[in-house]
Amino acid sequence: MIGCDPMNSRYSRATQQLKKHNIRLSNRRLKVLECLCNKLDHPTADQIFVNLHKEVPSLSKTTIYNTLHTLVEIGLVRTLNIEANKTRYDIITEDHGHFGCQTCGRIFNVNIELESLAKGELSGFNIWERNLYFKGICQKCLLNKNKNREVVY
Amino acid sequence: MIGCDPMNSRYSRATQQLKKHNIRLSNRRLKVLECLCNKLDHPTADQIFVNLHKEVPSLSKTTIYNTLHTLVEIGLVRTLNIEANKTRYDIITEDHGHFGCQTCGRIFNVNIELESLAKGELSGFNIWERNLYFKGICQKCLLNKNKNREVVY
DNA sequence: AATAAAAATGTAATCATTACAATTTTTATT
DNA sequence: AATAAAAATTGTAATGATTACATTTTTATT
Repeated sequence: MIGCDPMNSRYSRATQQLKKHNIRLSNRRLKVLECLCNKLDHPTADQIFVNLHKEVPSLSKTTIYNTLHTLVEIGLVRTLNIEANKTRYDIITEDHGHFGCQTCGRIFNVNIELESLAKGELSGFNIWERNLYFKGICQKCLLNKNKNREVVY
Repeated sequence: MIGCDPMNSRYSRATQQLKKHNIRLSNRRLKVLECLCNKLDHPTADQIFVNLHKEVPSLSKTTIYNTLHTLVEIGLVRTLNIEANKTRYDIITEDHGHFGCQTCGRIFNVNIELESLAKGELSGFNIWERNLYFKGICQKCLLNKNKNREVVY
C-alpha cells in the first residue's frame, strides 16, 4: 500500500541506491532525504528548507536544490507540477495519482494504476513518466464549508 | 474528435460564451482568443505574446495574462503544468491527456477518458479538474535518435 | 600532513508572473 | 455630440522560485 512503507525502510533503500550510484552520503544529503521520508505531504524545496533550517541552520537552499536534482536524476524522487510555479517533491515513486485541494492546499495521494493508460495511442512512444492529478475540494473542506453556511445564513 | 473542430466554430462559440458572461469582445481579447484557436500546440503566455507582437506591437504582456486569466476563469481555456515554472494554455477543454516530448518539446494530445478514473476513492470529493500527462520521447524523436546512432557509431 | 575531487555555500542573475498606478478606450446617459 | 463612469490596457516595478557561478569547506587518498 502506498504511503504505508515504514520510513526507515524507504530511507535505507534510498541510501543503498545512492551508494550504488557512487553519490556520497553526506550529512546534508541525508538530511534532505530524511525530510522527504518523514514529510510525505509533497513538500516544495522551500518547505524542506524551512523544515531543516531549525535543525541545520547553515544548510543552504542551493544544497537543497542540488540534492533534489540528484535524487530526481537517479529516480529516487519524483517532481509534481500541480500548481503553477511551484515544484513539489515526492519520495513515493510507485504508480499513483494526486488530488490537490484548492481550499486547504493539501495534496492527497490517489491509488490508481497508470501503467496501462493510453498504451495503444502512445505505442511508438517511449514513456518515462506518468502523472495524473485532480483539482477540487476535499471532503473535509466540503464539510467545513457546509458547517460555515449553517452558521452564516 | 479532439482537435478536429474547425477553428471558426471554436472561436465563435468562445465569443458567445464571453458575451454570456458580460465580458467585452475587445480587439485585444479577440486576438488572444484567435491565437489560442490557431495555435493548438499549448502555447505559453510568452509564446502568445511573441506571436501577436508582430501583428499588434502595442499589445502588452499584462493584457495577455489578464485575458488568459479571464478565459480560464470562465472555463474557456485550461492551464497545463507539465513543465515546471511554465504554464501552458489549451483552448481544447474536452476531456483529454497530454504527452510532453523531452527531446523536441512538443506537447501531444492523448485521447483518454478521465471522467471515470478514481471515482471510488474520491467519492466524497468535489472534482473540478482532471489532468493526465506523460513525459518521454515521441516516436519521431526516437526514430531520429536511431538515425543519428547509425551515423555516429 | 599534502593533495585532488566532491560537496556545499552565498550572492547575484534569470525568468515567469503579479501588483499597481496611470492612461486610454468604451459605454451609457444626458 | 458632450460628458461622466466604468472597463480595459499599458508600462514599470516587485515578487518568488530557481539557477549560475565563483569561492570555500569537507572528504578521500596518497
